[in-house]
Amino acid sequence: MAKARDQEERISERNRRIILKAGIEIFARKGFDGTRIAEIAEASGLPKANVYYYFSSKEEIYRAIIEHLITGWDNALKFISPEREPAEAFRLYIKAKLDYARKNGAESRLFASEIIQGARFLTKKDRDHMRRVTDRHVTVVDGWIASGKLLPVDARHLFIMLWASTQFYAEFEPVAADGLGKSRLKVDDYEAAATAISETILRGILPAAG
Amino acid sequence: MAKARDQEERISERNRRIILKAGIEIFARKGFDGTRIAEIAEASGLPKANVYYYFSSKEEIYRAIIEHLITGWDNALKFISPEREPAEAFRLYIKAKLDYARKNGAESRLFASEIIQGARFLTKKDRDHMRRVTDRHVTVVDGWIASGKLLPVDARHLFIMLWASTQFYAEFEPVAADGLGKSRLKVDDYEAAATAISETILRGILPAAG
DNA sequence: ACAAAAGTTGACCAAAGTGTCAACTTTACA
DNA sequence: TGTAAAGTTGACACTTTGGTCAACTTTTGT
Repeated sequence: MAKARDQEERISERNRRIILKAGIEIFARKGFDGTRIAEIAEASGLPKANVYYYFSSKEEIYRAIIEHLITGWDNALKFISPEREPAEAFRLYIKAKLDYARKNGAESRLFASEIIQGARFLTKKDRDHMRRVTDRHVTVVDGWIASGKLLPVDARHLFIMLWASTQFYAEFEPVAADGLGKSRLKVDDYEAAATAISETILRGILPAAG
Repeated sequence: MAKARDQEERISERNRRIILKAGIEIFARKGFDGTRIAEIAEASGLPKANVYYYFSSKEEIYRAIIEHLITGWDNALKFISPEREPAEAFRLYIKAKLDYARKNGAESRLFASEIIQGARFLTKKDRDHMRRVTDRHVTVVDGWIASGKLLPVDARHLFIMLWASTQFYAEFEPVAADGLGKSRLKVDDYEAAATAISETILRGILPAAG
């Protein structure tokens, strides 16, 4: 029965997962200070005191969520690789970023709010990691520029353009929906976004006849 | 002395202005729920109870700030005009957006936070206004496309790209600074951003030899 | 079957924060 | 100069919220 037990999620793992999932939704909507532990408890189907059995404080729940988001922060960057042609690399990157934004709206908004308000829960280690990852991929892009595969463009500003354009749809959904004349964004809105962003930015950075 | 009095700002106007200015800085950093009236009072140099003399509630201060921000929301769009050539229009637009972002960082972050958390303080009227203004400028861009002055691009997604790319620097300053390998963004970072965004996006949307 | 460990929970407490108010001071006006 | 209006403010009331705890129940392991 030990094997069955190992396969079944333990009570503590299940409850921690439920609490974090509820926390993501509510912190995304209401921010750290606007969120009540009682709300997280209610959404988790647990008594409030029980939440404190699994997490020592509200801040610990929030930090656990932030660390979880950081681990996946650079997933899409794997496409920016010297083994690929830049056109394909950027298309895949833009698509992956938009897919993440569409599928993880609450996470996107939570992380965005955290940054906008000063990134007070990001540690120096987090930021150093993000900086190193960025530097590594800037180097790949600079290599493409040096070999003539890309027009001369500031790679750092290019990445900012790409991050901003792709994250906007999930983060600023009310304005994105209004801007697109829609009440709510759907899969084809994200696909149209991938097309518009890819075509516009790729034409802007690839040599002619690219 | 009536004339002198008219010229001098009345006590109530001065205090309301000071309270709103303090409110912008603190709401931007801490969000609506994370901000304490006592903090706004202290930053204003007024006793807390006095803040309630001028504004009936914390929410009234916040709403007044949001309405103020809405009135200037579309200032930069004036450059998107049929009287201009698209290349010039977009360059001016991008520059104006970046200038606003650089000079009004706190306002940008406050407004961004508001949208990300669901735009709960924006009224239907506000959103209808923003939608109408956007529609009008989408029509101008569609006209340029129809006349061959622009490549076929979805104007709505193009505006989203432009908004996202230009606002990012002020809104996500910690990540923008890290991405640029800087500790803090300066005027020349914004100028480099204007160059990168203009060159990349304009090459992406203007017919060849543009 | 029993004991230990893990999990649950209603009630509670201390601190924080919004907002109020009566009494006062300052300004404006006739 | 005197009065009315505007502005100021320390103390307070009330509500909310993060977090605690003792006592209980359930699960796990021997």
